[in-house]
Amino acid sequence: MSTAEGIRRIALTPAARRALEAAGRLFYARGIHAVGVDLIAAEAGVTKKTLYDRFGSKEQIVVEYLAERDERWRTFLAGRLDAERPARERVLTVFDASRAWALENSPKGCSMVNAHAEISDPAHPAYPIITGQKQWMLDLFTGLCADIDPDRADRLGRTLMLLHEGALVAHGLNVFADPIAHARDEAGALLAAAGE
Amino acid sequence: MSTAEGIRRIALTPAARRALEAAGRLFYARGIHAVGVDLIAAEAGVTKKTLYDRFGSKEQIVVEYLAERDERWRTFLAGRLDAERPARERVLTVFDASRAWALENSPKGCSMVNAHAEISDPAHPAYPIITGQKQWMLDLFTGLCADIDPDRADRLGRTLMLLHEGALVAHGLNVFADPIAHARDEAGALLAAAGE
DNA sequence: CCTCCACTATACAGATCGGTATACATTGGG
DNA sequence: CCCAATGTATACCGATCTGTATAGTGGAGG
Repeated sequence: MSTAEGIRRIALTPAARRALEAAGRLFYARGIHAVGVDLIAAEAGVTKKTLYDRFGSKEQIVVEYLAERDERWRTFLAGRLDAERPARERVLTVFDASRAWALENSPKGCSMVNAHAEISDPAHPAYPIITGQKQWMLDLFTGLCADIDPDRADRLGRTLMLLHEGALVAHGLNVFADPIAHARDEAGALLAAAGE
Repeated sequence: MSTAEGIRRIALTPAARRALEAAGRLFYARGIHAVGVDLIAAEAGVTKKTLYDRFGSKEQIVVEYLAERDERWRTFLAGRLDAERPARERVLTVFDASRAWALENSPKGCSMVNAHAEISDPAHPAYPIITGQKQWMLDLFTGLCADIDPDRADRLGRTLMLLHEGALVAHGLNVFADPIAHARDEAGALLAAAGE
């Protein structure tokens, strides 16, 4: 349900939680390779010994960072998606949730996309988290569209996916004002014309 | 016209050209911070002395990498955009060009977006190249839409921008097959309904 | 009391980072 | 013919990288 793979297995002690919080903040803001473990330790008020006792390697910290962010986003979205509402409305809710999430968590765009810029190797343990989230979002859109216009669900779902991803990028690069709201409106127009 | 700022000023001697080619290939594939100058020098068959004689710093190599890639893309696109054709068709040509470019140059998505994941500081000399290209693309789409439906040019241009950016991301992350062709078709459908 | 556990503190290893210095070879143009 | 530009080769700098080793502290539970 939540994170596709059973990747998270580390018990987060208080110090480990602080470290993961600091690592996530730094990774997102500066990039993964630009942040060293010494900086993470210092920023979290934790020694490197503790870091390596809890996580074992920097790579594992990266994995935990992405897995937690993925899980948080899915939980955040699930908490706003009311299964009772019609599918058309739920699609708009996805964009609304994305907008709210981006405003307070993602000034620099999607963390998965940004991580993918630095982690190209498909054998990297964090890779399935990245592609998994995108696949999950596509399936979500397509599934909602199946309730609106079953014949065009695949096509509609993919278009919503592109609008959504494009909006996240445009948001991160400040291409124009409030692109996620714009994407929401376009999604609404698209769905208004569908399923009639 | 070509690159917005007058950033490029280095005369590219043969060794410098080889170095820039290697640097670009490595930066794109592995990420900017993950590639050291020693590796660039070795891969290009050039000494570090030559690198620093030509470029002065790693940062400048990064700037040249992005400036050249930006310039190449604009030239590539300009060579395919026939000013004689109607605007609707030219929009589709942009997507066709983007698809062809991505297939042979960008298996990992947009190099500007990927660079932005590692260069967050707006004061970085490469920053205006990144945002400049996105702004240029938005203006291009909006300008074309002004010839189709002047009243909705801004809105249409932004939507095309989102579809295009989303397609590049989806292409880089392999979310589904041939997303840029899908975006092209959706752009066509969008414009068919406009300006009537 | 005693053991386990999470944690701190510090020092260090080996490699790599961006960048510089010295010395020498090759080349083309005035 | 000389000179400047371009290049190679190699050694080095201090800083930082991931990761490890040693030693010790404080609290919770049986």
